[in-house]
This record gives sequence, C-alpha cells and structure tokens, in this order.
Amino acid sequence: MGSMGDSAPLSPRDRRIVDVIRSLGAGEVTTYGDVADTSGYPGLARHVGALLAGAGDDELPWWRVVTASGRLVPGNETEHAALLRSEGVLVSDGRVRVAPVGRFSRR
DNA sequence: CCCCTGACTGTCG
DNA sequence: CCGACAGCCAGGG
Repeated sequence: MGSMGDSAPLSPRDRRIVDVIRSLGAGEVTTYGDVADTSGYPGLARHVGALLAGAGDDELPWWRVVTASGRLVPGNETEHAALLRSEGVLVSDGRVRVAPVGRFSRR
C-alpha cells in the first residue's frame, strides 16, 4: 500500500470543493450552496452533500456545512450539533441559529 | 441512452 | 414557521 496521506483520486471539481470546505475556520458555518458557488460550481449544492457523504472526515470539517435553512445532517444531528456547539455555534432544535462567522453569523 | 437516487434549494399554500 | 412540490445536476445501474 502506498504511504500515508494518499486518498481517492478526486476530480478537479471535487478537489476544488474539498479545498473550499477545508478552508473553513472554527465557528464558521456555511451552506452546501455557498460552498458550491465559492468553489466555482453554482448549482452543485447536492453534489457537495454527496461528496461529504462519501468523504472521510479525517481532514474535512463536514460539520461546518449545513443546508440553506440551517438544518443539520439527517441521522447524525446529535454529533453534528455537538461539534458545532464546541466551536461556539448556537444550535437550536437540530438547526443552526447563529454562528460566530460565516453565512449564519449575525446580520 | 433511460431511469432512479440524493448530507440541496426556492416557491407556494 | 413548516410541509409539500418541482427544479436542478452528477453518479450509478
């Protein structure tokens, strides 16, 4: 087997999306659509979710990405909420209300 | 090439 | 505010 750090051969597009997600800082919450748009692929919000679903969370802060309405990952809301709260994000009823930084920060 | 699925999104009642 | 619906787009069978 190869050395450590080798991951699946992501396409340039997926690579770009992953890069954007990795650039998110603690307490910075954004949306699937925003990630897709920032990556340069508007309209691929669903693809972002599919990518996170199949990617390893070892180096990907998947918890900092939620739906446009603030909904957390279905089936994993408890863990998701815990991770967000540990970064200072206000989560209520399985949904992000306010985050220190990002799309859900105070307006 | 056709059909179905999905960690999405905006609109409508 | 929330559920139902339709639109959108890539991936897999």
